[in-house]
Amino acid sequence: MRCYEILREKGHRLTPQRLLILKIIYDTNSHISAEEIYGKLHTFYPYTNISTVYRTLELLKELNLVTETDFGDGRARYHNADKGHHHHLVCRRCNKITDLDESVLYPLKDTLLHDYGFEADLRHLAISGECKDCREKRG
Amino acid sequence: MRCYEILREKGHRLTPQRLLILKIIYDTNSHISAEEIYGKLHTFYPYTNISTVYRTLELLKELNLVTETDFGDGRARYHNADKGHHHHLVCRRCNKITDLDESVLYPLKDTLLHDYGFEADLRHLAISGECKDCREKRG
DNA sequence: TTAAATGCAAACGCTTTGCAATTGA
DNA sequence: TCAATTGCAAAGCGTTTGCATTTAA
Repeated sequence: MRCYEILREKGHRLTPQRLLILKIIYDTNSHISAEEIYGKLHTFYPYTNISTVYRTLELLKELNLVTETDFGDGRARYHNADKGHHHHLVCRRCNKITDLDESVLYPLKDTLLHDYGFEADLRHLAISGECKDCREKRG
Repeated sequence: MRCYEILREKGHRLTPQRLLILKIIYDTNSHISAEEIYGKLHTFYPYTNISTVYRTLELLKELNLVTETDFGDGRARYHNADKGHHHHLVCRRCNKITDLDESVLYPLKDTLLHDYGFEADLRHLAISGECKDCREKRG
């Protein structure tokens, strides 16, 4: 939990709002949207505003304390960066999200670097498709 | 150019707006946004509206005449589906988009299917990262 | 003739912003 | 003390929708 020190080291203030937003993100194992964070935050501590949530998330992203993932539904989701990177298989039928280990993407990352000179940032990848259950249901 | 027939076969009408939207997409080699389509369309044929563009794109997607790609900038881009699927490396520094051949992703697709039972739809993938030029510039 | 498609205007959902008031260091 | 941060309200953006009018077939 070095997050408070990281904030201060970079000259930022540790406000109650920021403290609670950090807590909520660190307590959440899955990905959480700005509105969901605001919901939890506001329940516990009403002296707060959704724009503060967005501003805090922006800051935490810059400090690499949270990561942002785009699941393609027009809403960003956030995640504690400490918990390591993982990826997501998003089922287009049932919307189930399956976590995918980073290592599955290493071969692709290598190919892109060697063949294209492209350093891929695969921390926030969401791959759309159809999951096992839905495939089996449909025969 | 079977697109007109495909429209009609499925019981849809070929309106001037749809005709021109199709033409614009088929004339565009890169990806194009709804607003850009509307811009070109409106210049040539002012009797038109952005909501028609969106409704037409929705229809063309259903008919698999265009594909939609999310480049992560909060705006969908469209592309003639006939020109084959390709993927994109989006540089986070210079925003340059490099096309990537489908075959590069076959190994990943196989792994996902065999290990996770997940049928990945990799038609519209955009991978973020840093391109060769930007990496070299920064040493 | 008539269901399908359009134009318009208004709303949508998520996110950002300007500004005055508050507050952490 | 005072710059950083907040709350508020309003705007921004891309996109969608309800409804009366027009139109392709």
